[in-house]
Amino acid sequence: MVRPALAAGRAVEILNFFAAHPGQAYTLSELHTALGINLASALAVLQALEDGGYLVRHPRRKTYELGPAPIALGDAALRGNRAVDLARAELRSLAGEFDTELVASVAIGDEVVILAVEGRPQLASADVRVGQRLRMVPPLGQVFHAWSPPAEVDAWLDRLDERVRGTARIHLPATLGAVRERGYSITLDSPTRTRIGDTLERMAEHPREAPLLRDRLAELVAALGEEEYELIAVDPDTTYDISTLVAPVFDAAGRVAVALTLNGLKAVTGRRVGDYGERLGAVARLVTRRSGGRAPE
Amino acid sequence: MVRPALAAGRAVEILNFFAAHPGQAYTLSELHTALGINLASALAVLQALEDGGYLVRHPRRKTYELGPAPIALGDAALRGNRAVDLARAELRSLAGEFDTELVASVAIGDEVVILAVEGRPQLASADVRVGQRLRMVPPLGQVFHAWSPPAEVDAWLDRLDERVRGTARIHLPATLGAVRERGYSITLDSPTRTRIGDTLERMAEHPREAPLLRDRLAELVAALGEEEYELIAVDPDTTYDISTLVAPVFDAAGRVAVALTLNGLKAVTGRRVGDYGERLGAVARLVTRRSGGRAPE
DNA sequence: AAACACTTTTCGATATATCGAAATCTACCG
DNA sequence: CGGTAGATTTCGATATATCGAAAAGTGTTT
Repeated sequence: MVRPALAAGRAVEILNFFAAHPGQAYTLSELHTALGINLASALAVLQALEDGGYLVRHPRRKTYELGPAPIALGDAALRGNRAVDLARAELRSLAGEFDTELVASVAIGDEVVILAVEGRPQLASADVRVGQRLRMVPPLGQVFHAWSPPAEVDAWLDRLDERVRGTARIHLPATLGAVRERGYSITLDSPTRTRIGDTLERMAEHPREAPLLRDRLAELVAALGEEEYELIAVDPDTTYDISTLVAPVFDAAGRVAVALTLNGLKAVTGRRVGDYGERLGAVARLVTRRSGGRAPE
Repeated sequence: MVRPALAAGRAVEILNFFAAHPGQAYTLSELHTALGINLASALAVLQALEDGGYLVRHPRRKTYELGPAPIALGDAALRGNRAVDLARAELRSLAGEFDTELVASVAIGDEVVILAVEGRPQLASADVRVGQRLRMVPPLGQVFHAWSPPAEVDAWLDRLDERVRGTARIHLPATLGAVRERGYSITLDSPTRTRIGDTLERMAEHPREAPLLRDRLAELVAALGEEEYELIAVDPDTTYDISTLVAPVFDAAGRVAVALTLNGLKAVTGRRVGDYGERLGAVARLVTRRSGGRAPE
C-alpha cells in the first residue's frame, strides 16, 4: 500500500489546525478531540513536529503551539510563489484606498485557504482570518471555476447536497458565464448568504459537527437558489449591498492561482460597484502579468 | 511504541529541505537521494503533503515544489512569535544603517536555523540563506549557550569530536564568560573559521557526506583552538576583521529566543567594533523588552 | 489531607506502513 | 524508429505504527 502515510497526513492536519488558530496553544487532548486523532498517535506526531521545531511545547502547561520552523518554510514558500507575494502587497495598498476588507485566497483540493487579510469590512460578515480553510461548496468558489473545464465544474457541483444539485446545475452555468464575461464576480449581501458563510466556517472549525450541519447548509443553498445572489446585470443607479467582489489571478498555465476578494460594501450604487470591480480586476491583471501568469483563451 | 511516527518525521525532513532551497523543484528520486528516504515511502509522504497544499506537483515534469499552505502556516507562526517578527523589522533598518549583513537565527534541537537575512556582508563569508540549518557544534552557538545551565553546555561540547573536546572544555568557559559579561559575542575572521562555516554548510547540504566531513571538521576546530577566535579583550586602536557580532534576544523564561548576528566587518578599529556591538545589543534588548522577554539573573 | 476529575503516558495485539526489488513508464539518443 | 538509461510506480514479506484501554501523573476541590 502506497497511498496513505497516515502519520504524514496527521502532521498536515495538525499544522493546518495551528495555521487556522494563530497564537493559540493546545493540549494533547484538545487536539485529540478537535481533530479526532487517537491520543497515542497524536502524541507521536506531535513529538515529531516538536523535534523539527514546527511546534514547541510549554514544559509546565504541556501545551503545544507553533514554533519557529514554519517561519522559514513560509518565507521559502513565498519566494516560490510570486503571485501571492505580489497580491499581498497590492491588497495592502488597496485596503488603504478602499476602506474595506480585502482578502487573498487559494484553492487547495476542495478547500479555499485564506492567505492574506487587509482592512476591515464595512458590512458585518463572517470573520475571515489567515489560515482559515473552508470547503469550497457552491456558491463559494465561483472565480475558481469560471474558467475550469466542465469536469471540474461538475466535481464542484457534486459537493452540493443532492437535493439542491439539480437546481444549481441549471443556475450556475449562467452565473459562471457572467463572471467570465465581466472578469470578476459580484455577489449580493443577504441574510441567507451570511448564514452560509457562518455555517461553512462552523463546519471547518468543528469537523465533528459537520455531518449535522450538512442539512442546514443544503436548506440555505436551496433558499439562495431562489434569490439573486450572483449579480448578472448591474444597474448603475440602483443601490446594492455587496457581499463580495472577486477577481482571479492566473498562473502560467492559465489556471486561477489566487483569488482577490473585496468584502462587504454597504449601500453602493451600481456605478460604484463597477468602479470597484474594475479596479480590483486591474490589480488582479497586474499581479497576473508581474508573476508571469496569463489569462486563459 | 510511541516515539517514532516515522512518516511524520519524514514529512518534517522534506519540509525542512524545501525551506532550505526556496523556489527549487525536485523530483521524487532527487529527494530520495538527497534525504536518503526510501522511494516508496517518500512517495507516500509527498502525496500526503501535496494533498494538504504544502507541496505542489508539476504534472509534466513530475517535480515537487512548495505550495501555498506554508504561507498561511508561516503567517500564523509569526503572529505567535513576536520576538522573531520584531527582530526581522529591526534588522531591516539596521541593514540600511550598517551596510553589512544581518541575520536572525534560532536554535532548534541541536541545530541553528536562519529565519531572516538582510543586507550583504562586507567580507566574503559562507553564504547564509533563510531556512538553512546548521548543526550547532562549537564554536557555533556561543550566544545560545552563554546563559545556559552547565548540563546544556556539556551537551553542546559533547557534539565535538572527542579529539578536540578536551581543549575546548578548557577554553570555552572563559569565552562564554566574556560573552555573558559583555552582552554579545565577537568572533574574529580567519581562514580557519571560514572553512568551519563552509564545512558545516556542506554537511547540512549533503547529509550523506557528513560522516566523511567529521574528521575534517575536527581538524579545523583543533586548529581554531590554537588561534584567538572569540575576542576576549578589545583594544580600541587595533584594527580587526570581524566574522560575527552576535547578541541574544531573551524570551519570558530568560532563555535565548533569537540570536541577532552582524556578519563580516572588514578592517574596523576596536573602538568601532564596540560601537557596532553596543548598537546590536541595544536592538536585542529592545526586541527582548517589546516581545515580553527578560534577561536572566 | 484525601478524593476527584482530568490529562498524559504506557502497553500489547492487530492492522498497516515500510523496505528492497522488480515492473512499468518516459524521454532521450543513435 | 528502436534501444537504452533514467525515473516512477507497483508489489509482497516483514517490521512497526496504530488503536483502545488501562495506568500513572497532575492539579483542583471538598
